[in-house]
Amino acid sequence: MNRPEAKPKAPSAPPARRASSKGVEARRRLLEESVRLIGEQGLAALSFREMARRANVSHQAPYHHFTSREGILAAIVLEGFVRLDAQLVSARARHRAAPAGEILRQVMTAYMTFALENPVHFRVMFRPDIVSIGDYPDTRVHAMLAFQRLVDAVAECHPDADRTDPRFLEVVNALWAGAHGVATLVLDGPVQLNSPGLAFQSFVNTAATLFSEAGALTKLIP
Amino acid sequence: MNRPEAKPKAPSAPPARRASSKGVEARRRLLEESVRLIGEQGLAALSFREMARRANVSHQAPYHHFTSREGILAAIVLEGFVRLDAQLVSARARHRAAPAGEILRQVMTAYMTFALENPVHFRVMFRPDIVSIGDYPDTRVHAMLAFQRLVDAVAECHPDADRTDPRFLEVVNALWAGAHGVATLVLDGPVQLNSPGLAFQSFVNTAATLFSEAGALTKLIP
DNA sequence: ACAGAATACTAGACAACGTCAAGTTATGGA
DNA sequence: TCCATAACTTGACGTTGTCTAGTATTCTGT
Repeated sequence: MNRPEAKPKAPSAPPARRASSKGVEARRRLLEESVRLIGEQGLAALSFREMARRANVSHQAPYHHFTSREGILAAIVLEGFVRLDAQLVSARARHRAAPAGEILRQVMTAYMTFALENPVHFRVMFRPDIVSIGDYPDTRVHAMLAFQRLVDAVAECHPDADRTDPRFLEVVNALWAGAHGVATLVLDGPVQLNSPGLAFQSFVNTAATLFSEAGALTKLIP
Repeated sequence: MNRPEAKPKAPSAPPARRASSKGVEARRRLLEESVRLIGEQGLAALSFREMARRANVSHQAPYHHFTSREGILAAIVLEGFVRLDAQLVSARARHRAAPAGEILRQVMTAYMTFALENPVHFRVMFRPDIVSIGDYPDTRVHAMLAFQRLVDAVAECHPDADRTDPRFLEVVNALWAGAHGVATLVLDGPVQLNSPGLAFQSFVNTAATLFSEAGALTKLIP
């Protein structure tokens, strides 16, 4: 299909004139439509031409708003990280008075909940073969911001810990992996195959408790 | 590209006559070539026609060995679960004399190691939008077998636990998620973006220790 | 050893896709 | 009002997955 391997170097070139109101409207509609399309038929079904058909425009109209097929996926990824960060922040704000361990638990729960509520975004966010975050600076910023929320939560459990200690980072990453693994497995893994009667909400609670306790009580952090 | 949504109902129809030796040779070569291709250029680059070109056959030759593009991915998935199961079994066998907690640790480490050593297989194994395991009975069997290895390891830590208790299953799934999350993040996540100096081997050890201890000491299992 | 049948492969066609190129219309700031 | 530019259309090209139809190769029973 003639998809050149050369990266389009991010669509950061700002238009000399601001986009017209009609333009941003169309762009928003196209984005929504593509998320819905992926949700209904899977990632492989996302096609520029199908999007255009659904939006009742020519097959090249989307090409104007997004530099390429990767461009629209990158837009979804950015939206995803912005939403994720917002949910992590709000989860922590809601439990500001709670004990440190409980905050960690709530942040991890928020991560998993985000994934379950935004499956399309979540899946695309972690597919570097489709859209590599490194190529989109603002996306990268929001990804690192979200990660920082988890670092903060762990730091609250271990006020004396040295944030620059490699072991500290390892524990944070391990906890991230725990929440991420639950989300990934529930979304894409054969969980219900192996464990037919599993209730997802209860599962998320159990996992959050297990991981956050391990994180709070770990002796790996000096 | 005319990829119909209708599933080809698995390639389980056994040929009336056994495949010729030349045939299985070609099939094996095509499989290897496709794994290499994915490894080099990513999943999107896997094309029937490119495979054929590399194998110096017509563009329809691969189509004979694999019912469709999904068919070849399904073959990779099957191979992946067979290998994974073998590694889990061997990890446990190697530490049969070890205390129960250590066995759990080793099994989880084996899971993560498998993913890092077989990144192409691992990625395809958990992409139901590309190949849904449920449609391929023998693949399903091997997937459940591999999962059972983890169940056994957890059960060894809690000899009195009731395997049919939902909480037991939840803990097993949570531990699976932990190992799975580490593998997924290291392979596809922006880990090195957020944590530049992270040493993977050390990270895997830390995660395995953290999770297996949590699994061994959890009070969630009655 | 040899005939028949299934396997293994080739060749050509088709629709759909992503993208390039060039042209046309609509919009908003001066 | 003017006009630069955003917003969109039309047409074309090469590549892809898959269907159909045909040819060649290999195995197996007698």
